[in-house]
Amino acid sequence: MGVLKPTAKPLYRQVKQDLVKRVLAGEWKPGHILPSEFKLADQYGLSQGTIRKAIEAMAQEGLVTRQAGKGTFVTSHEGDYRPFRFHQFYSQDGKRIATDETRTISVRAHQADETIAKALRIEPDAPGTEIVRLRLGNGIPLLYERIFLSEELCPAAQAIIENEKPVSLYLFLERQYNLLITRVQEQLQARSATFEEAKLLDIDGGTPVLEAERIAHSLGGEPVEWRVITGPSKRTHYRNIIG
Amino acid sequence: MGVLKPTAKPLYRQVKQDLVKRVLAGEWKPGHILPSEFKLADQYGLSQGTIRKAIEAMAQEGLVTRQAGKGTFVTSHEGDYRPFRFHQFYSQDGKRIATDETRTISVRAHQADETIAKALRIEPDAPGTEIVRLRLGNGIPLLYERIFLSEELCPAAQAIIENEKPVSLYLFLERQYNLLITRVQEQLQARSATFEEAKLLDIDGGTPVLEAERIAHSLGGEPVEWRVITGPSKRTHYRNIIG
DNA sequence: CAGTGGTCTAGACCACATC
DNA sequence: ATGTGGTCTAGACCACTGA
Repeated sequence: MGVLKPTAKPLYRQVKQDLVKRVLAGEWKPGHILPSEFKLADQYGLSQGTIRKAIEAMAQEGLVTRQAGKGTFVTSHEGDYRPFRFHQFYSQDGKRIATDETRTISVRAHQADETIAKALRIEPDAPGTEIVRLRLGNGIPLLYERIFLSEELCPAAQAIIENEKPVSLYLFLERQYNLLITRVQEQLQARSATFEEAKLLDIDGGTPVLEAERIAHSLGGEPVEWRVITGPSKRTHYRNIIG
Repeated sequence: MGVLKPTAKPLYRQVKQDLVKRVLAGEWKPGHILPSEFKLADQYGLSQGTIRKAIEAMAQEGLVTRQAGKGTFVTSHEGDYRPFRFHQFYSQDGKRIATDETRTISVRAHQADETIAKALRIEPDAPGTEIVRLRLGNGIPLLYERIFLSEELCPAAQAIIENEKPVSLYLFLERQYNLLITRVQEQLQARSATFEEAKLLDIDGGTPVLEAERIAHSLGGEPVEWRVITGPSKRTHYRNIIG
């Protein structure tokens, strides 16, 4: 069906690229099932093994999830699918910081500053929505989050968020804008708490905090969300495994 | 050759497991070539495709490196193979902190404290070697490192390190003890600089620093090295990509 | 029961390395 | 010229799912 160049690059990569494009176009929405390997093999005029390699590569990257006996599904933040995939912050007792205890401080229209504009590849002063919230554990504030979403990619986010108060932001982006977050990039540093952070986190001004500046990318590789997360020393830490 | 249970678990996983064991046993040392897929297929009495899947899984985990037309090689820190695999620290200008500018402060016999003992699964007060060193960039101290190696896994490390002054510690572990580091686990937090750190990093006492506590594991999954890395705020940061 | 993904085989051609 | 890994095909059997 799709015209594939015979010698350009491996067929399974071309198939993978095309399937990703079709997922992005919304042909199969998150949580929905893809055609079987044999049906896709018919569509592309290739053998089932080649299709399998393409799908396995997508599964590897987390774009789809495979279940023997059932089928291949577009990954969704819906349901219980890897809810903590991007959460590397832990409270000092070694538990992952849960998302259920969240207190939203403010949701307001805001313009991108230079840092945000560069991160999201938009114009400085471009309009958007800023969300400030706290993550708590047993009533104690553990993390301070400041989030920016551009008006261009997430129109009317402010109104919708204020209205619906979504629990999971990434689930909200997926449902509302068909933006599936598949990759986040974080840059961490230590610094002293700002006045606002100190007040909200109930710590002394100047206390060392761990700051993570995050850029979240959608399935298409587009930067969608800018976020800064700060956690006070002695109450939170960050874990990472390499290799 | 090797007796494989027919219905236990996928053959390619059994083959992978056995090949890993053989690499660990030193049958092929880091940097050396493995037999070709066809030769291994003969050895195991399986088809080349099954061997390929086993080797691809190992390559995925970084245990071996494949080169078309040449062969499959046991991963080594030797040569130019991914030298910065475990280095997530960057200087503030966005450059990765190089390993070439290193100043060793001290190498001495030391006993494991409770933290180290727990991390390396050894007895408290077990003997070992402690290394303290600085990473510099253009002469400016960027990172402070304190490293512990147990005497059990790395006998006589102190004498050898003082004598040979190895550039790369992981390369040293590989050459001296056949311990190939393939996985590191880091736990980050912000805190104030200690007196010693402040002095060596040339910062004011109490300045916020980013601390990474690292446990490095060998190919066999054994914890080998305990290390704490600290970098001063504004001079260094840490990068991480998830997904 | 039929359909799915998971595994395994056996063969083929290619581009690239080495000699 | 030969051997290597990289790709692709076509067929097979299995375990699991769901109607």
